[in-house]
Amino acid sequence: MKENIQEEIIKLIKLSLADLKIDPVLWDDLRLDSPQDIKFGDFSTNIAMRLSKALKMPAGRIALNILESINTYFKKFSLGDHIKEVKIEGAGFINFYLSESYLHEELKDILSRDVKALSINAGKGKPVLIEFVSANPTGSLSVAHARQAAVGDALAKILGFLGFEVKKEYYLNDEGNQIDILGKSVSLRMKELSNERIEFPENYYQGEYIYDIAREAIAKRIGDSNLGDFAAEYILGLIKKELVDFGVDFDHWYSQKELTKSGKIEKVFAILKKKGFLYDKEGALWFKSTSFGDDKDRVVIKSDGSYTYLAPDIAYHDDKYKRGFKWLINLWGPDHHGYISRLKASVEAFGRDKDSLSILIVQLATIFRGGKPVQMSTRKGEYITLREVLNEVGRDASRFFFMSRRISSHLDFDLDIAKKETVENPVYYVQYAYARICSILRNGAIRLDKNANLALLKEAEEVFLIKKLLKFTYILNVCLNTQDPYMLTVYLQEVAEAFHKFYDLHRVLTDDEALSKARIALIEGVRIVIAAGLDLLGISKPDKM
RNA sequence: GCGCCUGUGGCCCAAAGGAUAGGGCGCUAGCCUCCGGAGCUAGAUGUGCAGGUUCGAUUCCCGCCAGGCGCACCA
Repeated sequence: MKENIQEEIIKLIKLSLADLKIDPVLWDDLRLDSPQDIKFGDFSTNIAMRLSKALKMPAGRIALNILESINTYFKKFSLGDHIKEVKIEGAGFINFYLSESYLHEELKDILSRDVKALSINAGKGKPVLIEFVSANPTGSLSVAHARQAAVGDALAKILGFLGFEVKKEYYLNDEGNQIDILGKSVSLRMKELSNERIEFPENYYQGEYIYDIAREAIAKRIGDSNLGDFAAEYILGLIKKELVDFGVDFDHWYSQKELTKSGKIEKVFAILKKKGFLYDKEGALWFKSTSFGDDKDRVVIKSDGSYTYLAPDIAYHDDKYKRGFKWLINLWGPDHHGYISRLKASVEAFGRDKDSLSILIVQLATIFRGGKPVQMSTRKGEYITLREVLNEVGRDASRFFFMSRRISSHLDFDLDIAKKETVENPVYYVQYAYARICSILRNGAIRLDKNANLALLKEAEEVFLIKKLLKFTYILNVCLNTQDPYMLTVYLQEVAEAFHKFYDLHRVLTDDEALSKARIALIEGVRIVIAAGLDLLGISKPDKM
């Protein structure tokens, strides 16, 4: 794999800083920026300004020293082929301008090797486990799960593209209190269906779907003691179907029941006890999570002898590491945020780095109907399901929508507006650009020629578009560092916008065959990048709309 | 009470601590004898309040105000 231009530039700056004998601790977080306005170059660094205070020297002076040093390497590495110019601008920014020949070379590479030409191996094969959704099999998936599903799936794909070895897992809470209540709920509904008089407790599952399961259980003559498992399995079937229809597939479904059976929880407890992180108090067994910064210690075995939720979770996460994963990513709803410190504490209790477990809180998507928020209660079965969103808004629009804000931001989603304004949804803007390109490529008399003379692409909109395409890996890197795919949705809209503007000002198919070929090559490049971006987001790319 | 998240034009949102705070919707006026008008061009309105850190703050920190969500021997 050839070296990425960003890596080249960063290396160049680092060499220069080292030459100037500047203490490496001052620039160990050196990062390349992408200026908002391309008049400030294609890449930029603010390192001179940041060093100014520590070196007691004006930023402009430092920038000049760095630039001089860079220039010596310039000749040595013949970087002039890729970089046209390095300039000091503004308060001390060092701006890098890519050469046209480099842009053409890269575009050509995209045409001949597809989007692989843009991939970088940031992950270097590091095994990552991303766990998300993991909803209890006691009801349909809600919009909160839907958002986590969209984000988790896209993040997994992006990390995979960046060279990580990614597995997607769903933790299945298929035993315990909630499953018992589920079984009892079904049992009561069965009696009701046989015309028995019943009292249905408020904390039981109230949803209509319980009747469906009850009817099924009656037909199959399921005994009372198996009703919980039966119902959980029935609901799991629905969940799996919903996820498939949403375009999300998991590599592995991890059963808590099997975890309990395996004896792994006892083994983990034996180790923790030996390390002195477990103690008895008031008839319960406690985990000393305060040793690792938690507010208070946490119960793992209740006084009635049963496990709290934390117990299998400690074993589960230990097992994730034991299966060889070096980086664990969990996507949780905000209702679990208080749980972060105790789980991280358990990771540390085993002597592992707590930063190897990333817990991403995905904020809720609040559904509005007719301008009013829809009250949700899982117990009562009153909530908007993933299924309903899929039916009303569609897969592409909803996935794009769920990812189009930072995961840390709330999402207000008015179904009525979303339906009404479906045409104005940004996803269609991007897909429209894609379809438009396909249409031109389909209908044009001139064929795609990978050896087209790209030097003919001299118009400002053409150059801007090529530069936009080459930002693809930079954006994916941002997604990696922010652990959030939303920047990709922003980027795709920018690519689509750059294309639409180019298209409106310049004809692709002209009387000039050489120019037409160059422009066909350009829009094919755009097509490839949009296709790759939409694939990573799990959104379809229709060649007609 | 404690904790987490959020506050950007009439509305929805961008801006990895950078350069003149960008887009969309809506409103107004234009643009296909020509590759898809689901597009493009032009026009008005601005970072909740008050401090601090920084060469530089929409972004980080403290306080306040407003909204959302949590604070179990539930999961």
